Order: sequence, then structure tokens, then C-alpha cells
Amino acid sequence: MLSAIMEDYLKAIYYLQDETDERVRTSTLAEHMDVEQPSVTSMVKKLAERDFIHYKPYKGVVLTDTGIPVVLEIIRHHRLLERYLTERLEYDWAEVHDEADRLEHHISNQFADRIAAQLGNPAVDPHGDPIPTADLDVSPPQSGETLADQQVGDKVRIERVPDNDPDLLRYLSEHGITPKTVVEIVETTSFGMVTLDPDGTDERVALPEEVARSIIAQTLTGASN
Amino acid sequence: MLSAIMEDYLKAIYYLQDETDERVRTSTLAEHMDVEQPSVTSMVKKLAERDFIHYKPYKGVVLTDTGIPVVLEIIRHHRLLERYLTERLEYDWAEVHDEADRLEHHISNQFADRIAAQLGNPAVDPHGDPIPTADLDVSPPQSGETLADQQVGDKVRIERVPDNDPDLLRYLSEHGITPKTVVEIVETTSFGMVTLDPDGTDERVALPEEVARSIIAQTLTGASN
DNA sequence: TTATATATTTAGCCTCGTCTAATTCTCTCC
DNA sequence: GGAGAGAATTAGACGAGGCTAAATATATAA
Ligand SMILES: [Mn+2]
Ligand SMILES: [Mn+2]
Ligand SMILES: [Mn+2]
Ligand SMILES: [Mn+2]
Repeated sequence: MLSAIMEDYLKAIYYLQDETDERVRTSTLAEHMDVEQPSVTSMVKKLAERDFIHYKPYKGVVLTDTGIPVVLEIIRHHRLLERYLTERLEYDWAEVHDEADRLEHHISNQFADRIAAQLGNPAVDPHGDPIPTADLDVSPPQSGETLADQQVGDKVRIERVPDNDPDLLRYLSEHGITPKTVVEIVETTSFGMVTLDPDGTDERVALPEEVARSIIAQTLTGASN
Repeated sequence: MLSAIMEDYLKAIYYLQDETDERVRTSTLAEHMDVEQPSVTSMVKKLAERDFIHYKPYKGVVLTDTGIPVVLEIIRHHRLLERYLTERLEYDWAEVHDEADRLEHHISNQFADRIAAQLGNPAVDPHGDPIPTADLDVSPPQSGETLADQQVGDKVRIERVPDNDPDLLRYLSEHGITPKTVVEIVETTSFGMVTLDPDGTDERVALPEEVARSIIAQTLTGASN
């Protein structure tokens, strides 16, 4: 079989190749996995040897058709776990990531299917990320629009937030911002600050543009169109 | 921290020293862990180095006061998982052991505490084994009486069955024998066969004496006393 | 087109958990 | 009390994953 470490490498490759749409470089992977480059080189050789990735020396790697379903299975585990932890075991959505990142490698597919059934086969995880089905279909990524692309006065529905920064997640949920929340953009500044008003509140929530760009949102009504 | 493998060694030592009430020998451990003896020797040195066990060369090992709570924590995880899997995720009690044996090393104490809370802090696992509390108290072992110690005509309540033989567990549950079941001993033979009648049924369930001896039961009424 | 900077790979070493083969200790039995 | 038998340990190796330092390939920029 495949070690937990190998699975994490494959998962990292999946996310990175999705982001950049290019071959994933050794250095990028090294940073992501928090190891030195030679460790990556030796690992990608093993993964290529076993046909999960295509490796071209000095040119980076891509997942093969063998590798992709492996990754999707892990992502299914991860997102179902996150959902189950928040929904059934009273975890805060800020704490689920680490627990899920470990357990994803150790639960059986049977376990995953059972918690999926308990949850009614949910389509998305607590951060709005799509959960692959048991036969590993994944919904296509949402429209690329982010909170940073909006105009003042726009109303948008939050679709997806990054799941790996607990502090941000705590901040967001404390201010009533989760997937499905509708917010109005009340201010954007030249120095990179976006201010929101969650629907039905008078609260003002400020976010650095950098962060706003990482939050996917669906435009509902625009003052500008 | 401690690797999953090390935890399994400690757990094995715990069970073996409980069974024999003596120092656990290298060979016993090797058989239990399904590795060769030199592997055990090198592992017990590491565990002794870290003070989880006391190791006397050529004389076997014993858990230290540092090692015992480590084991109890793992056993708590294992038994809570088994209970949760059967009760909330529709696992058959014959299938839970393997899943629990893997996951016990990977769930956090928080996870264990949450499933314990969901279950109402149960005292025993599906096989009747006591679940250590969050502060690691364990109920003392049940009376040593087994199904093999009974007389024909005795009524006994099943307390505990071995959890590592799926076939046996399936057989038992198919014939309505689980912890809490009351059965009457209807026959014992000189060639080692015990026959039971589960309470309220007319069914006859036969078991080899070897197996009967591994099932703990509480005598309720005896024809003989 | 050539020189320099940067990314990547190779070389060699380490720890963990395992193995086989060889050696040494312990125990029993005469 | 000594000879063997049998159990346990030591010696030396291997694969997985990691590291550092050295070598090499690629990219950039003159
Ligand atoms: Mn992971
Ligand atoms: Mn998530
Ligand atoms: Mn285990
Ligand atoms: Mn059990």
C-alpha cells in the first residue's frame, strides 16, 4: 500500500497543480511539505516508480490517472471527517483541519461511507469545499470570483473559505461569516482593506485584501450592474 | 511522541503481563507481535530507555508507572471506538476490532472524549470489556468464572467475550449470544463440548470447551447450589 | 554566446523498525 | 557441578524518510 506520507505528497501535488496549472516544481513541493528539496527528489522518484505521478527531472511532476483517484479518495476522507467532526462531535470548524489531516490516512473507505451516510451524503465540507462522491466524482470548482473582486455595494454569498488557518476561521465565525452567509461589501481601500457587512447585522468586518482574495463568493446583486 | 508500533508493543505487554502475572518474555512478545525475537529485543531496549517498561536482559519486561497510563489511554481509545462503530456507524461487532486497532493510535484524546460523551460515557465495549475513564480508572476484572466452569442446569449471564476472532463473534451474535445475554447450560461432554440455551429461545448453541473457557459469565442460579 | 545565479539532483549519512545468522546466556537434567 | 538444549542477545543488513554538503543542470542577463 501507500504510506501516510506518500499520500500527503500526492495530495500536495494535487492542490499545487490545481493552483498553478503547471508541472509542480520540487521546490514548491518542498516548501509545502516542509522538507528539504533532496527529500522531495527521492520521494517523487518513488512515486513515479509506482506510477502515481509523472516525473521529469528538473521539470517537476504531474499526477497520473493512477494518482488522481488516490488523491480524491483521501480528500473525500478529509472533507467527510471535517464535516462529521463539526456536525456530530461538536468540533469548532477552526479545529477540524488537523484532526482530519491525520485521520484521513487511517480510516477505511467503509468508515468514510458510513459517516457519509450518517450525514446524508453532504456535498460540501464546513469550509465550502466539495466532497468527492463514493465513486470519486468531484463538482467542478466554483466560479473564480473572490471577495476581493467585488465592488462596494455588491451583495455576495460566501461559498468557500480556506481551511488551514485556524485563527482566520475563528475570526470569521465569530463575525458570522461562513459558507452560505450573505454579505454586503461596504468599503474597499487603495491600501488593501475590504470591509463587509454580514446580512442582517450592523457589524463591520474588515479583512486584508490578501485574505479576501482567498474567499470564494457568488455575486447576488451588484450596485454596479 | 510514541509511534503506533511502540504503542502496540506496550499494549501487548499490558495484556500479556495481565494474563500470566509474570515478566513478559521476549519470545512471548515476538509471537504476539508477529515479529522475530531480535526485533523485540531492540524495541524493548528503546522502550526501557524511555522508561515505559523495565527491562532485565534475559528476564523479560514489565510496564512501569509511566507505561501503564499510556496503555490505558490506548485501550480507552480502542474500546470507545469499538462501541462508537457498532452503536453509531452500524458496524457489526465482528468487524470493529481491526478498524479500532488502527484508529486507536491516531485519534486525539479530544476525539475520544467527544465520542464518549456522545455515547453517554459507557462503561464497557461491545465485547463486555471495561472502558477506562478519561482519568484512566479501569474497573477491576470480572470474576474469573467462564462458561467452562458451569454445571448443567446453571443459568449465567454472559459478561465478556474475546474480541479478536471475527468468525466466533459472528457465530455468537447469530445465535443471540452477546454480553448481557442470559443462557442456560444444557450439556457438557467429556470430550470438550458445551451446549447452551440462550434465554427465552429453544435454540441449542454448541461451543468447544476451549472457546467456552474464553467467555466470562456471571452465575445467576445454579441447579447445583 | 558566454558567464553567472539559481534550482535540482547526487552523494553520503542518520533514525526507525525489521530481518537473518552468529554468539552467548540460562536452565534443566544427569 | 557440568553438558546440552533452548532462549535471548549481538552483529550486520535493509527499506522508508529524512538531512547536509557537493555537484550539476537550467535559466537569466550581459
Ligand atoms: Mn494528511
Ligand atoms: Mn475543509
Ligand atoms: Mn493497534
Ligand atoms: Mn473489544
